[in-house]
Amino acid sequence: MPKTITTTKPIAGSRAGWLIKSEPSVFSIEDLQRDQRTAWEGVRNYQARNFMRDAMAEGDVALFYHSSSEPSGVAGLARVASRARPDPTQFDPTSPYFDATSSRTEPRWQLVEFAYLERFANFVSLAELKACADLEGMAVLQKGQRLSIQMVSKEHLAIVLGMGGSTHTLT
DNA sequence: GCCAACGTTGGC
DNA sequence: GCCAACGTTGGC
Repeated sequence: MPKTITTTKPIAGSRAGWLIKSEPSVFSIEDLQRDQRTAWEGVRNYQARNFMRDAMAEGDVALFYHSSSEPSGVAGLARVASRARPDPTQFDPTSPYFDATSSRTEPRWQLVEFAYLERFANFVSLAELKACADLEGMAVLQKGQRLSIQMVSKEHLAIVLGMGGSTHTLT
């Protein structure tokens, strides 16, 4: 029997989940499988931060996308495992994510934790995503789209789970 | 390695 | 408030 995911209520009738990008040379789905859980450090984009802070809910699922990779594509599935909280790396002068303009009293950057759900049986390449007519409009397929955290509609999520041979199904 | 697209910064 | 310059992302 497939495991079942209950997603939280959609925002504006469209959100069912997320897509999170990571360069696998930095942190891959295999790394998440090994660690089981990770703090998503280093997001330094306001829109992505706002998604984490305002719209993500614990239990939401996220497609784990390998970017700048050969091939790039969706490698697996993760789950939002915490609420948003200040990203400690913004205060760490030795971190590549250090932000001297952020203060501890008014932290600028947030993170959430993600938990491992699965590595897809079938890696879904960007080329396959592009070739799927039913995924038209998906954010990751838009030209010039660089946002590292994106909303994914329930319809698109279900299609990608199918393409990946996911053991999870949406309710 | 190239470069288009994008977000941010800062001069004015 | 405008916009040129810059740094970064990420596909190719």
